[in-house]
Formats: sequence, structure tokens, C-alpha cells
Amino acid sequence: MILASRATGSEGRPHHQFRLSEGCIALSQTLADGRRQIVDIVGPGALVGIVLGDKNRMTAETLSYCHIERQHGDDVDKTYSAICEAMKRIEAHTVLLGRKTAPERVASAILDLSERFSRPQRAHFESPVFNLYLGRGDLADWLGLSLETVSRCFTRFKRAGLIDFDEPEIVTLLNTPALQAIADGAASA
Amino acid sequence: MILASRATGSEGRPHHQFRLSEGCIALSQTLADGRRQIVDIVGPGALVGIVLGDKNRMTAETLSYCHIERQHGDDVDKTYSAICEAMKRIEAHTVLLGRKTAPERVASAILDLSERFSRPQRAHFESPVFNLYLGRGDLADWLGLSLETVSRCFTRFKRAGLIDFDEPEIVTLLNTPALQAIADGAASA
DNA sequence: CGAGACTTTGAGTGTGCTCAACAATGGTGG
DNA sequence: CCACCATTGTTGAGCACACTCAAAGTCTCG
Repeated sequence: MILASRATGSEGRPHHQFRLSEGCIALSQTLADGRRQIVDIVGPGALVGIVLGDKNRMTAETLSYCHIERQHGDDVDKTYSAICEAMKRIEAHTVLLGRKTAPERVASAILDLSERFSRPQRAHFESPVFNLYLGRGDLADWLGLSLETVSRCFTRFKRAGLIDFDEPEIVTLLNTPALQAIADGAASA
Repeated sequence: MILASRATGSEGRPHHQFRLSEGCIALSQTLADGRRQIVDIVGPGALVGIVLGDKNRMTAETLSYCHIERQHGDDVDKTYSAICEAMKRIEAHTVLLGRKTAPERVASAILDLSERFSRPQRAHFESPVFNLYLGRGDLADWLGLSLETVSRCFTRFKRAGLIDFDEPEIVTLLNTPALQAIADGAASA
């Protein structure tokens, strides 16, 4: 499912924004020969169409059922803090893409998505379980890797007892600190 | 030379911004083991310290003599369009880091910097000459490559007659369309 | 049951990295 | 002025990580 990608004009501030209240959206760009890069994964609470000028053509793709609410643009403080969040995400992702190894990228992605999409836990002692809305191919296009490399990292983490999954999209975190160490580049693999 | 990296608090909009009127600044982040990623290169006209919350610790480093002016934060439209520009830059850079090859990255960087830092041309027929404010190492940290790879790409472009330089920081564009084709992934090398 | 989409796994290759030596430049002090 | 050192850039050899190509397995859906 493809959403209209332009929510605002080329300059000036937009008159209203759209807030994603539920679901998951991928914003991506594609090179001439088909190489695709997912620039941001938008989760609940984030604004959609923040700075979509007309220079950068961006494709927005829903990865689940989504619910979007209109938010008035004159609530400047809310808009500003949402932009802050988007900036921080993309800045962190820049470091990931420029300087992290494949396992580090996958670990970072798992932790990031788990924080943003984990289901409410039933008991405090249960391991966090969450739904990757992205398939292996989408993860690859987000993390700047190939599909196969992503898959290999997942099985590696599974064999190492850091995560578990039966269906490839439903992941259980078994050892969050170890994953965090890998994501930060402090552990080997 | 290191600037103070926080120009705004953690949330809400800042009361004033700083506009770079002259010079060049690199914004970077560093991993625990020293790997560095330059997240953005700020040129004349751009805002400094846009979304520097306290979560993402960002280092700002001047690469030349700089002149910075205060700009009032209540000029919302100006601020907003500057944020737009910053977003577009970092989004394009995300594609570069995630999906482009080394020569494509270097060609993109040369073109980007030439647009933002080229000296006024004396005659219309002269080839554009500009100053890379970044050294090879900084370019590497910006483009997610190693210093040596950046250097090799430069000499490759030089040998191919696409650019020229005697001092490694002062570059002349000899064949902009060919560079553009490489940057876009439409030409082999 | 077969078609299609997605994932996993393997084998081999290549791009870009690491390690290393050398050259060019500029600043400092004898 | 030149020797000395630090810094930066260039170039080469070899390697490794991640990619490409390929095949087989799983699941859903018609």
C-alpha cells in the first residue's frame, strides 16, 4: 500500500501535520538502477510528512494497518519536538550506516524496533516479545545490507541465545544487555 | 577547534538559533572504540545547533575560520526552512551511506561541496574551482569509507580527467556531467 | 496440489579495509 | 639555512567482511 508522499509544499511550514497513532510506515528513496534505501521507520506517535519537500522524492509505504490523525500545525511545540525525535533517529542511523558492522547494525535495529513496537508485557519477568513489521528484505534496505546478511545475523543471534523466533517476524529478546553491547560496538558478535 | 555542542535544551523549541554566515563546520558522533561518523557538513547560510538535544551527543568542529550570527528563534519560517534543508541533506546522505559504492560516494561529495563552497567564477568559461574544507580523513569519516579509499578515488578521478588538483584540498571540476552520472549510479566509474 | 512470496543456507567472489612504507608539506629550533 | 619532526596524502600488497549467485525449505493462498 502506497501513501501519497507529499504532505507539504516546498517551503514555509505546513499548515497541518499527520500523526501516526498506530502502525508502522517506511520512508524510502530509490536510485535509478533500483537500489533502495529506507531512510526512516515511523512508529506510533511520530509525525508523517514532516519535511517532505519536493526536491527529495520520498516514498512512504505502510508495513501494517495504520491509523493516522490530523494534527494542527500551529501546535508548534509539539511539532518541534516531533522533528527533534526524527532528527535524532536519522542521525543515529547515519552513524549506523557509516560505521557499524553487519551484526552491530542488526542488533541496533532489533533493539530500536523492540523499544518502539514491543507489546505490553503480561508479567514483569517475561521476556519482551515484539513484531518486526519489516521483512528481511526491508530490514536490509533499512540497514544498508543485503537480505542474506540480515538473515544470517538473525540466525547467528538465535544460535547464540540472544533472541528467539519461530515465525521470522515475531522476535523474543532473551539477552538484551548482550545485544546492547553488540549494538554499541563493545562486543565482538 | 571545538565549539560547544549544545545550543538548545532537551525539549521545546530553542529561543535563538545560530546561523553560519561564513565557513564550514562538521557535526560528528563517535562510537566507544573511536570510530567516527561525520553526520553533516554545515556550510554558509545553514543553522548550527538545530536539534542538538542531550540524548545525541554531537561534536561540532570548525574546519575553517567561521563567522556565526545569532538569529532569533521566533522567526519561525526561516528556522523551519533551514530545518528542511538540513533534513534533505541528511536524507540524501542516508541513501549515500546505505547504498552507494565508494566512487559514487566520492563523486557525490565533490559535487555537493562544490555547490556549497565554490568560489565565484571569474569568467563563465572557467572550470569551477573550490576548496574542500575537509581533509581526506574527514571525507572518509563523512562518507563512511577509509581514508585510503577516498584518496584512491580522487586519484582515479584525476587520472580519468574528471577533476584536477595540485594541492589536495583545492579541486577543479573538469567534467561535471560525468561526475554527476557517477554520483547518481548511472556510470560505472 | 501447485504457484508465489519469503526465508534460510551454502559456495565463491569482489569491493573496500588493514597494514605498511614512502612522499610531500609546513612548522620549529639550532 | 638546513636538519628535524609532525602531519597529511599517496600508493601497494594481502585479507576479510559482506555481496552475488544459486538452491532448497517454509508458508500462504488460490
